[in-house]
Amino acid sequence: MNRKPPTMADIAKSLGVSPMTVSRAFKRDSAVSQETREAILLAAEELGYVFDSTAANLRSQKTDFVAVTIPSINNANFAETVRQLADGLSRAGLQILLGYTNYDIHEEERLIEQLLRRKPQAIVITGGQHTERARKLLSNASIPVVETWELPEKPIGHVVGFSNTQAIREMVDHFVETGYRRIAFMGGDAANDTRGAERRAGFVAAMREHGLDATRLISSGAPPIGMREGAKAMSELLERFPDTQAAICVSDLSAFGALTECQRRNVRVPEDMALGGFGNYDIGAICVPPLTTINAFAGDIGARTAELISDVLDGKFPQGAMQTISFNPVLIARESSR
Amino acid sequence: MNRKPPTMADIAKSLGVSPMTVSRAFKRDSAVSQETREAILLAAEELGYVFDSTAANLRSQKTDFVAVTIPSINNANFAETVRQLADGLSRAGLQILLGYTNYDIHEEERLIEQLLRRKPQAIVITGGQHTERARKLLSNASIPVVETWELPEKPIGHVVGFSNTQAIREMVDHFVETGYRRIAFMGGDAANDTRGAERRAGFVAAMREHGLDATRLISSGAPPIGMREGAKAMSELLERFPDTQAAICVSDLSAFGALTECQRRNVRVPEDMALGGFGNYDIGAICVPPLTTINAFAGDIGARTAELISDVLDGKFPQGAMQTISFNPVLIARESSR
DNA sequence: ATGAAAGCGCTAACAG
DNA sequence: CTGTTAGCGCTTTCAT
Repeated sequence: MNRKPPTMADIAKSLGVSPMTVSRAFKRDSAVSQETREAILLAAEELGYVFDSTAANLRSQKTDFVAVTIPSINNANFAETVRQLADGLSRAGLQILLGYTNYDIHEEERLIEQLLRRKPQAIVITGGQHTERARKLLSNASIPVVETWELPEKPIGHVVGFSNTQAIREMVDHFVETGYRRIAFMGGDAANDTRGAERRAGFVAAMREHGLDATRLISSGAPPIGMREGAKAMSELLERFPDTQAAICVSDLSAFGALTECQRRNVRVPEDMALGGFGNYDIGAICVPPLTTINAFAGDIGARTAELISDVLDGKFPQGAMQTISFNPVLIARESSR
Repeated sequence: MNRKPPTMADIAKSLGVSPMTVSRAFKRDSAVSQETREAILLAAEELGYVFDSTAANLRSQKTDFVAVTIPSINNANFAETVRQLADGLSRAGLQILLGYTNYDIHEEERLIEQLLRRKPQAIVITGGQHTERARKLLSNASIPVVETWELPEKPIGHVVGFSNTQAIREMVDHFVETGYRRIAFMGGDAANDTRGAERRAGFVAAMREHGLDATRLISSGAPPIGMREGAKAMSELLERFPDTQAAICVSDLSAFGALTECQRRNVRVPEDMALGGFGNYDIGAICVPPLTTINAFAGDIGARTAELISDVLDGKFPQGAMQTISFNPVLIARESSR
């Protein structure tokens, strides 16, 4: 009954051609006469033939995989990066092999090792903090490596990111210009949330430059930091620093959570408490009042990374010429801050 | 310089053992003496050896892939299903190969074909509506097929889902019991959003059973339906049917969007307008007021699917015995409805 | 516990 | 435009 699935050889036999011709018929541009190709594709469909990538991958010593690691799949920002990345790469005939690290660099190391076994053509990783062994694995892999969402000090290969520190500076500047002085920062306290930690560091540095008190820091614990953590942080902020005028949150999600806590306590936003978020999530644009935030270009990071990988694989850059593409985060001022 | 990457044969040569012994050393339980194994693993690390799955996959005629298709990666519900599925499968040594269909069954067909070329051990697809050719491809693949998130009338293989129709019935019953009569439904009008369409159909059927008017239907267009679409729908609802008492939305996201529109127009929720959502998203639990919703067990669908696949691959069911796992959606009554 | 031989299904390389 | 040969790096199978 359940015979072995047909191979190219079976198709070849049924039509009296060589397997090589069948192979060529499945490639786009290769030299096969139109009628032979059509006959082959028809026979394939009739036999229920399914092309075997595993064999093609082994023989040609290349796959059409691009490995991608993200901290969490449940995050609208990373999801948008992945979506655009997948769309861009599919145009180059490349498919994403996705894994998530759960914000843990040891998990990331395991994941990278596992992904490299699949022989991807390139690997995209989120962030710039990795274990030594992970760095070594990536360096030895002799495929393009792209670090994203940050600007690492010692990049492994290519970079498509932005400065999280600089982004928060812009927001602090905006808040100070708007007239706020007693400003808090919520989140970014977990060492494994490197982007959050940089945002917090950016806050502290910027506040000091303005000669302002940078000690109104509320902890949100380990990532992922969602709406609940934002609400909890606002709760703590109002108790510990009741005279705070504005709170900058590590992301729009926590800012929205903070907003709901204000609504529950009848704290008016922005009159009693101004809010700033990060990431330009949908929710920040639609909630009432809408959130002042930073557009970090999540989608563009994915799109540009896809372009970069296509170009590198096409040999458009000299061997070893690592590219760094840096976005300038843009402040989006909305009604949550005056 | 850039020598060819080392193979098992290289490791074998460097230690004076056979490649077969090296191969065995990389398997867990196989019969290799402790010291030989350690020597091999050490040599591998020193040589910078990376196991080549493509070769192993071809020779053993099996991969450790499970193919998964979801409509969109930017959806917290599907993301949660995928997360739990990935976690469960990784315990069985299986990795997810993810693709998204963008709510298009032709795109789904292309995707399924592409995924099957990778020779996955099983395939999980969202929904029960597929092209004829997709159904054929799946049937011919002779691997376990699991349809999720619905209860298809003619399943292709296994099913892990729930009745979208029944779920909305529960909500209509609740709203009617609470005293609402002039109830609207927003979304679910796009033919390619089968789950949404079933929810809308469930609304119409349930309303009629209660002898109530089921014509307050607002279109939200093609999926994905997010917060913006919810706000727009509420705007339209208030203009077309200003005396509406309650609106049931196709998801929590659109319900939240609707809520924001009410806030902008000073329509009190639930006093002037009650709201119901779907999916038990984080946002519905934390917004003010929190949303009455349906827990559709997004995470559990993933977890149970992982278990099912592990069991089927372990031969725990007789050949051809298709399993159907059905969840009972549970109403979560919150303050957005009285 | 270890080894030798063979081959998975495709395609690179070369020939015509 | 089409065919022949060989082999990608593993693991199955059988032997010791």
